Amino acid sequence: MSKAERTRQFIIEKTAPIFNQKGYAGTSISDLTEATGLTKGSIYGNFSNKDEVALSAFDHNYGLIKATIRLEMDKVPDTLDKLRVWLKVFSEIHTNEAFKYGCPVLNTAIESDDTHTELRKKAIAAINNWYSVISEIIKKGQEEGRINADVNHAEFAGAYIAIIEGGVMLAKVTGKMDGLNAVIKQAEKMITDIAV
Amino acid sequence: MSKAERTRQFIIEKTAPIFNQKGYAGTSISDLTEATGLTKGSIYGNFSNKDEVALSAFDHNYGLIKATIRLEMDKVPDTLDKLRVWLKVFSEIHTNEAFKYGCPVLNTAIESDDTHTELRKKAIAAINNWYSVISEIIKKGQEEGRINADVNHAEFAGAYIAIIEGGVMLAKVTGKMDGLNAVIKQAEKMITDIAV
DNA sequence: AAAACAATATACCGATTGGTATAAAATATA
DNA sequence: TATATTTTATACCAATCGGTATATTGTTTT
Repeated sequence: MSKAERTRQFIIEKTAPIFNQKGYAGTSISDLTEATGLTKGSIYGNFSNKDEVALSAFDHNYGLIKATIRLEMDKVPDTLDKLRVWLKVFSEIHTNEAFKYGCPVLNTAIESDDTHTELRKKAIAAINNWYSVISEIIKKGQEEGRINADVNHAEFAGAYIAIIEGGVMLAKVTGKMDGLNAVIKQAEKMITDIAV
Repeated sequence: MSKAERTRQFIIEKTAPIFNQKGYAGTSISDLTEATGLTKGSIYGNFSNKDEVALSAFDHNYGLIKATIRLEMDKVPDTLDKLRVWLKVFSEIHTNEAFKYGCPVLNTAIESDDTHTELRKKAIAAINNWYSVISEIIKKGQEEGRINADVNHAEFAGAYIAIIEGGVMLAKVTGKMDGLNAVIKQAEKMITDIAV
């Protein structure tokens, strides 16, 4: 790892939380220099522009969550329990550092949908990946005879993702866990409802 | 209505969609002068600062949706159908002008939760109001014997609001209706599940 | 250690930011 | 219609915006 590669990584790690907190439009270059202790020259020596930092920051924020999900997913062998991993991880929203300023997928989706094509693409890709992971679990569950054969993967995934992200919004904006707890309860019911 | 009052209303109507599209941080004063055809002097003659325009714009955007919900709500006498009103209104997200740039409650909640106290308060108030409207419908349904007596109002409301707003996010960011349609189907099931 | 190279800091660029003072214009009152 | 008052346009403010050219520093390689 060269000096530049290390500095680039350092910048991403220090600024990624800021982009998640303030959003793309709300984050300035001076925010980045303050957070890193570096100067503009250093930032622009490692990134061509603000966009490139923001896109890298999203990848970093999303990567943190994806890694957390993967880790928990490998811990539970049961197919239905694998669906519950998201509920466990997102229920720790107020203590998990990766969610300190909310879910980066949700935040980026909301800000970028009518403004920033590249960020929007990354948000869509993250959601599509989420869809396919859920779909694969459902398929496996159906093969195992644990999940009803008539369950539509994509439909379940859409509703499941929606209710979780909606719960994150409620938890973040209110600062209370009531809404997200209700969401988790309902999502649990969604799982038992599709179980054989 | 004085000239100033008319101009103030004109500014709000013309700029409210922009705040919903670009967000608070992403909207500049020059965006406001361009959208209205007025000058800075006129904007600042009717509002003390950008914050005041933004807060008024939110009230306007939220008011449009609340009025739409109320209108549809009065059309259906049946208690369970009243719960379905949100599904009907939000399913028209890609044609209804009030949702052109997404749900203002969701957009404002996501942007403001870690940045703008006043906007955040307004988003919370809107959500609390939504909670209480749902709660009242559930209570009435329970009195009528149409809804199970053991249903927790707040829990249902939380899950219901979450899944709808999550569906809006999916619809807006992907530009497709698949996710929101899955949400509507699941939300319909939530209603039939609590019905006696 | 010297030379070659890569990385960072400084200083600057024009444009735009939110906001204000004041003068001109339009409206409301008499 | 004349006057008082409100409303809008012009011109300006310092500060900050994203970005760049260049000089200086730090790191490798020979």
